[in-house]
Amino acid sequence: MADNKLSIEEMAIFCKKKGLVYPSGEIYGGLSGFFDFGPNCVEIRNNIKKEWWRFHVQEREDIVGIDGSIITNPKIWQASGHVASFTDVYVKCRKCKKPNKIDKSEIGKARCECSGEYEVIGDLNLMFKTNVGPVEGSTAYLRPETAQLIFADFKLVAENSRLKLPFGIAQIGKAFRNEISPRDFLFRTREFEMMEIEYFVHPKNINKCPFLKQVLNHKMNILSAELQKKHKKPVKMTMKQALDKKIIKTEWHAYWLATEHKWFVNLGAKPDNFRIRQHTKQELSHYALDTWDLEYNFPFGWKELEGIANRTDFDLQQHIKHSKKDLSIFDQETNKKIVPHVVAEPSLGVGRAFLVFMFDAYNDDKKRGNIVLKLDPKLAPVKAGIFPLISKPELIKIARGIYNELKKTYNLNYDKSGSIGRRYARSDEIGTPFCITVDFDSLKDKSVTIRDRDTTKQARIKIADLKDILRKLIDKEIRFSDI
RNA sequence: GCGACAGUAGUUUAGUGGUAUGAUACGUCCCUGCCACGGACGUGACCCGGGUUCAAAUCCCGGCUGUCGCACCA
Repeated sequence: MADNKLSIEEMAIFCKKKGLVYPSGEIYGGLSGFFDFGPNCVEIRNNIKKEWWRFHVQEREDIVGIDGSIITNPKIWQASGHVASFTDVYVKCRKCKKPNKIDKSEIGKARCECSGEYEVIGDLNLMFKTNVGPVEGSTAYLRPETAQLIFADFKLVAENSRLKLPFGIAQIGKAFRNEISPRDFLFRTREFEMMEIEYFVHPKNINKCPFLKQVLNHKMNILSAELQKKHKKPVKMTMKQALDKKIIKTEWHAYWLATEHKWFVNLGAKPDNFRIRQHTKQELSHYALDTWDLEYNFPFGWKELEGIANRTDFDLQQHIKHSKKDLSIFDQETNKKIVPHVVAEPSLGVGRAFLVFMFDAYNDDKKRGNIVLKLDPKLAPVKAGIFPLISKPELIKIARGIYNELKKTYNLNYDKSGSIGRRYARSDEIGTPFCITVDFDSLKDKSVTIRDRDTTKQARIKIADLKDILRKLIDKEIRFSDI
């Protein structure tokens, strides 16, 4: 584990200082498990969502998106099993201290296997309840996950989009869980936003992934259930090796685990801060055949970013049973109606992704004397700072001209106050990748300097070329040293 | 949710039963000729409620929020 890593608390303080994240409603003391996001954070989060959508939906032919509602027909949560657990309470034996869960109606009657009495600790159900319409009693719930809306809308989407198996349905949206004890800043919150895909496959092809080639040479740190049993460390290997050795059992799991890892790494996360870990038999959900988590090396330990479960046809079958609707789709090849299997459901919290990119971007540059947030330009909240070297009208005029032109395309920061060094430092701290400075030579040669955040190196470029060069730098078509 | 500890400007910090020190940040101006220079002025805080007291940010009680440990995370 990295020793010099910022603690999660220090990250929370940094985010507060930079106006990124505040406790929600802080003037009233905040509310545990809820956060508000400030100006630069909303830019970063929007960028994360945009890049996620581009990678998982826009650039693919096999995945389409929906946006389900947060409050929906409560029967959905009955079918999914979420409501049933609403009547569960969490209890602890007064005698042997062993925890258990029992139904509310059993309070006072049920006893522990050691014959001890139970002490009620609290409700186990984590759904937020509300009323629809003004009448009390019309109970509805704030969705505790986004997945069920995809299952409920599955057939409509499949038919309207003329999708053929295998295909996926993606969604980005908020979900709510009344966690007993929110902890670790944005890691566990009561309101959170998820980016999720349910990927559907023909039951006959659950081990046939047409995209497998893309990931065969991709290397990952792998911690199988077997290795955990033997208390061994993760092993780094390619997906091909993992499949050949039957460590990862299905092609789809290998494909999605590697693909999700690649998404993070492509956006600047450090590859070795990730590993994949297989659920042990004990922690496997009743509906899942096999589950692998993509984990990240947080300062408070290796923690789950995405759980990628093979949920089989469990959810669709549940909705077929409860809604009494036929949710099967017609398969041309076999001329039969089938209920597809969900072999993988990459499901990632925006807040957790935000933390990953922040931790991997955060650099305390002792030489410079300030923090340098090395965010990928695509994620950076501000793409460039535009500065007149000093506050003189002739320089301001040129700088404002550049700013007004470029801000049609990019989020920029114009700043004329303080020393140039201070403005560079401020830009470094919120991750602005490039700074453009207008100096007295600009009056004569129609050029400006452009400064690179990561190296502090500068290059002189024509104002006329600025837009094109900035675009190429942000899109990584060229490197700064190529200018 | 239970237990321990804590809560002073955005951040950080001094301090006391008589409303508060400094740093940093931020703003305006001066200075500026490429990496948080310097100067002047300014903005800005005792978590909330109740009690004790002539007087509470300070003592006591409760709450909220946070950190750590336990539990929980279907």
